[in-house]
Amino acid sequence: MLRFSKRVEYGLMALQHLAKRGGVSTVREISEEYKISYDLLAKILQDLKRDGLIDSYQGVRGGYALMLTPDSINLTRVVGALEEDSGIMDCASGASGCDRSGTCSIEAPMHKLQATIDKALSSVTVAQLM
Amino acid sequence: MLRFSKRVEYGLMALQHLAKRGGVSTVREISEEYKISYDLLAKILQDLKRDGLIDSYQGVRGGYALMLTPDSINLTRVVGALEEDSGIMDCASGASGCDRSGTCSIEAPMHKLQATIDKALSSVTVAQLM
DNA sequence: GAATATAGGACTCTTTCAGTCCGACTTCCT
DNA sequence: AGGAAGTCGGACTGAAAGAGTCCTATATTC
Repeated sequence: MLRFSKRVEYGLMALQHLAKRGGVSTVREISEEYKISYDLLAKILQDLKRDGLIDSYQGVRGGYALMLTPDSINLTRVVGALEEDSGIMDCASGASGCDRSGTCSIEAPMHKLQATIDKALSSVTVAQLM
Repeated sequence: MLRFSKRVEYGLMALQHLAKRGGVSTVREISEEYKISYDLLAKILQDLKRDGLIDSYQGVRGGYALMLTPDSINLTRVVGALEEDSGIMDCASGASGCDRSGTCSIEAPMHKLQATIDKALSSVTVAQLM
């Protein structure tokens, strides 16, 4: 359907928040400000941390903070951290192995379209969300 | 997930086929050549017809044929004919009405990204799939 | 009138997505 | 020391969308 998942949507909101505020914010704080499910947001931030976009501090007075400058975090990175298989079509991303090759010739143009979209995503950074 | 549905994927294959062959092809012919479910493809072609991309001929010796030249059918048009709500996010497409405005500021940049992607889609035509 | 098409409604099955629940571990503060 | 406030992460549930099926009606050609 060519639509971002809620995970990405919430992830962007959280990153935007961290960028705006600077310093450390808790899951609770963000989930309440944006009316996002606490548990769901918690997992999203864990994934962003796992990917090195943000850093975490445990215990009381803990929370999350950006590890990179807002202008060096682009959407490609965020989507990559939050979704398994990105890619417009099966044949447009990695190694194809499509059994329809021979009759179907849309693979090459889809690859190209994928590259164009990736470029569009990578041109948008968290800094622009502030 | 930023991925095309099977409906769009199959629709593009069918259009590519019609463009390559020229003239009239039946659902059966296309579904067998590309190993696509007959019933599913039938509905897809009906939708493409409803949107004026292709024309239909009923009865024996009937089938479907392009109504436009391949280079005048772009992906935006195909996606529009085959999917209900396109749009990268709820707030990125039509009238927003997002209840998070005030705290969330991603709407404007998402609108812009949406426009970029739309442009990318509209730049790819069926002619390029041949 | 039989064969071969499209037209289209209704339905089922599967998968993915969103969200919830729960227990564990870590750290700060008193 | 211990409780409060955090992150960590697995397992589960429910809802919705996606993909695919089934069946009947209608149109056209031979």
